Amino acid sequence: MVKKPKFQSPTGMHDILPEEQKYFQRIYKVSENIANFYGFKKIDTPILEETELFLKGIGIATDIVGKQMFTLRTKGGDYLTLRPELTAPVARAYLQHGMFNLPQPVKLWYFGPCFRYEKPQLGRFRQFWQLDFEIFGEKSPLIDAQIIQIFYNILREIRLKNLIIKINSIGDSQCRPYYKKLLTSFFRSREAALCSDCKRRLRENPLRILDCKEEKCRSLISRAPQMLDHLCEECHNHFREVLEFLDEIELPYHLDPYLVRGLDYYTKTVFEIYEESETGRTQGALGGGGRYDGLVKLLGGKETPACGGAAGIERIIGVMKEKGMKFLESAPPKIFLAQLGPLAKRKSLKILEDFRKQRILISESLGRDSLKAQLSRANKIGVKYVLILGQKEALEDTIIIRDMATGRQEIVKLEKVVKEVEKRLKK
RNA sequence: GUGAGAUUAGUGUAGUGGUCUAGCACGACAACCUGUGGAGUUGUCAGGAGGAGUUCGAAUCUCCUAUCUCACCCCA
Repeated sequence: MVKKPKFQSPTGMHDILPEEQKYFQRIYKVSENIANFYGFKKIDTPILEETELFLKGIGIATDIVGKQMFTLRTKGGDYLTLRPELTAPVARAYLQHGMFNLPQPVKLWYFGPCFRYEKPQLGRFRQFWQLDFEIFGEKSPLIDAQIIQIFYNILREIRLKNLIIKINSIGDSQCRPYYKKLLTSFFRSREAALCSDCKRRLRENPLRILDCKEEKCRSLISRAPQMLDHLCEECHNHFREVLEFLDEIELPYHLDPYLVRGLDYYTKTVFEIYEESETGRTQGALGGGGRYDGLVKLLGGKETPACGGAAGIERIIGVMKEKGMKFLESAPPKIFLAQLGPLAKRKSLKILEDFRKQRILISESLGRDSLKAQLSRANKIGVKYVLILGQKEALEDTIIIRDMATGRQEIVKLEKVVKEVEKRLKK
């Protein structure tokens, strides 16, 4: 009678079990290749950052900062927070290590866990992995398009087919405050017609009203002023060029004038990528991002244009699983070493080493003494050949090579066994 | 944070107050065969999420807690 385990993983945080690893590895591999191709360098930052970094970077009024951060106080009295996203930490690293002195732009990519205190749901966890690409020090709209292209390519490479890119421009410090005022006064004069959620949004985050799905709000929204019509000249031109570049590389985007994002640092271009689900399950955006020309300065650096994006690994995996995508297991060993008796057992370790030096995968079950059990295990693994080293063979410095398919066995000199196996595997 | 539904061996499930000593399938381990695998047979392992209550009696009804799922909110 085994006791029920007392402990379980915390709410919304999961073990990534061996079966799950191949999904992570696949996404990692694809990302790594694409990162290398586009000249991105890998970076890792601490999981904890000063709380202040996120207050400043993401914005105090955002949901992420307002209610989703895991924050702790150190014995020294500092406030640290489990990072809820990667852009601010990477921007911090860019500054801290003087990367503004490197040839610009600086391109960095990241693969790691983030934390948000939320109610878990489909594709939403308290610990989740993000894939992140950032470019610092380049203001050209070409870069915006390239970031989008990179995420699109990664998802395509993972063989997601029905991708939709939503894109919008939310202006910059020149034009957005004015638009916000315009929008607020538009809705305020019509507040009575809004749903109760939107009445609240009107005070907290008027931009989000644009996202409301309520029927009565929708008709109002369609008559509301749009950011795109109120971009300053610079933002307008920038956005037009981004779209032209996207046309050029033939990415299927969808202009969404109501797309707004939950982090304050975004300026100009914002985008999200969705997968059109066949089963109607929706787990939110697979990825998203945009330009954040103000962030580096906000964190104490020089005026530094930048652009980037992130994708949610678990969400991508969710789609992969929904589509029933299977992977080839990494090639299982084709050789198994079975041993019988103390002398054979002692020689086994050395034999395993000989195979390792030749980079031949070999499996064993040294803990088992019965030959039958070992063969049964070998069979389960599906190896081609079993090397049988019994008492007699160990004494004579020979070993049996058994072909598992035919059952044929051959005795060879122990010192030749690696060569013999190599020969057979080549056939 | 609000609302709804769920939770039975490692996995997938059956069972709607007594017939439950909780059944089945996969699994793991072992024996038949103490130096030869796949099949078979047999055996073993392993479960009511946790706690309280109602009842003569609870896996089954009620409540609390936890977790999962769904919706809101928001986002990756």
